[in-house]
This record gives sequence, C-alpha cells and structure tokens, in this order.
Amino acid sequence: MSKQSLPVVDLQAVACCAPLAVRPMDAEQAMVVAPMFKALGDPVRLRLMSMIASVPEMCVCDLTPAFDLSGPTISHHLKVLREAGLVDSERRGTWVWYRVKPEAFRQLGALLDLPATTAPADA
Amino acid sequence: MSKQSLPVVDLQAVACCAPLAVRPMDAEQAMVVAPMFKALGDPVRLRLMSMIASVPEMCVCDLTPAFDLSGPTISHHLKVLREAGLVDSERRGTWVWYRVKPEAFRQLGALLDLPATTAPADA
DNA sequence: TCTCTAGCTTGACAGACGTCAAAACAGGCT
DNA sequence: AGCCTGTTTTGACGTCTGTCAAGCTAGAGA
Repeated sequence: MSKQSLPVVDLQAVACCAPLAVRPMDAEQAMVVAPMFKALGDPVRLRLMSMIASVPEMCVCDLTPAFDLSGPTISHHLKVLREAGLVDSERRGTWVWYRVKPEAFRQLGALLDLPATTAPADA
Repeated sequence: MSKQSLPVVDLQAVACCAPLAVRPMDAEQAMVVAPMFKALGDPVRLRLMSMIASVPEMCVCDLTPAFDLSGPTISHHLKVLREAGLVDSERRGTWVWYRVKPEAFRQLGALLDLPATTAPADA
C-alpha cells in the first residue's frame, strides 16, 4: 500500500538489481531468488505461467482443462507459483482468477540480462 | 500427418522466441525450457552460475572453496548446469574451466521479457 | 435451508534431488 | 614408474516433489 514507509527488508531490492552476469550473487540473495527459478523449473508450471502471463488474468476453470492432470495437482502448482511470488490470485464469486506479478517477472528478467561483455557486439 | 522432411527440430529455435508473457507455451517447448529454469532453481547453482557468468571463465578450483560443500557436490551441481546447456567446461592441464553459454542465457532472458502490455507505460 | 459446482487441503506414495564418502580418472612432477 | 593434486563418478542416505483420491470450504441458486 504505502510505499513511503517501507517496512522490514525490501526483498525486491535485495533480489532485483545486478544482472547475474555482472556480479556474483551472495548466498542470501541466492536463497531469495532461487525459489522463483525453481517454480518455473517444472513444465506444467511453466505452461501455467505462460498462460497466465499472456492475458490480463486467467480463471482456474480455464487453466485446468488445458492439462491432463487432476484439479488438485493444478491447484498445487498454482500454489507453488503463488508462494514464489510470481502470481497473485483473487476469488471473484464462483471463480478464482490468477494474474502475474510483473515486478517479479521483471526481476528475473533483469537477472538474466547479458550486459554486452559476453556479447560479440563490436570487435 | 507424417512430417517427412522435418529436419530434426531446432531446439534452440523452438525454445527461444516468444516471451512467456506473449503467447502460451506448448508442452513440448515447456519440456525443453523447464530444465534450464530448474537448474537455476537451487541457491548453490544460482551462485555458481553468477560466479561463472561474471567473468570470462572460472576454474573449478576457485568455485569449490566459495562454498561449504564437498568437491563432489559442487561437481554435481556443475554437471546439472552443464546438462541444462547453461555452461560449458573445458579441461586445460590440471584444471577444469567453466564458462557460460550466452545463447542459453539470452534465451531465458528473452522468455522473461515483459512486452509493455503489463508495464505501466510511464508514470 | 439444502444442493451443486469450483477450487483448495490433506494424506499417501513413488520417484527425483542434494549431499557426502569412497573410489576412479586425468595430468603434472619427481 | 610412482606419487600427488584436482575433478568426476559411484553408491548410499534422508529429504523434497509431483501426483492422485478423498475430503473440505466458498459461493450461487433453488
């Protein structure tokens, strides 16, 4: 809510800034970020993530039938994505809607930036 | 529908192109990419990766002492990164050197691009 | 109220994962 | 050759993970 009175540790800041390829990550930062990558490290969750990410929001009722898996299993995977901070969910009446958390997404993307050093840009 | 001339599917191409947030990933693509994210989904491997990525190349002999883990364990994690296609290794004399594969890195980064749709333009 | 549907939680189980000790392998050195 | 150091492989161990069936909870509607 209020951004001015930033409480506790700003995990976002800890985890976000330097691309992986720029500076070695310390253990603490790694423990914050690894779970996000881990959450994407399953084919089912990766597809769930991409289905959710490619629209403003997505109903579980549309997610589940896209897989050959039981409801509970999909629910479990969604929970993993939620607890990794990659998506948010909201119940509206009968259905539950999922949407990505763009900050988290951006964070991971930034980590994977390849800052020209390794690129063959100009010889 | 037999694909008579289909030339061995370019995995790189399959896995690379559309950002996660643009188009849902099909199951096949997810099975190719997920192992890369999974490889980064462990704090030790994430740190190894960042140590390797932040220099042109890195000797195992410099990697191992940075952790409170046995040599075999580090070797195991390096193998996981190698098999995920994220790094390459080369033995030169006594030591083994690791270096990142920038294509793979770039690939993952591209997948995580957030193409302006979900971004708040400029506030 | 009672019932139906959507989704989540629990409990259980097989398989995968992270770790280490011990053994094997590779190269340099004497 | 023999030995020493650096790295990987093997084998074993306990823990974590993905999955489903069964049970539970939330909301809509009769």
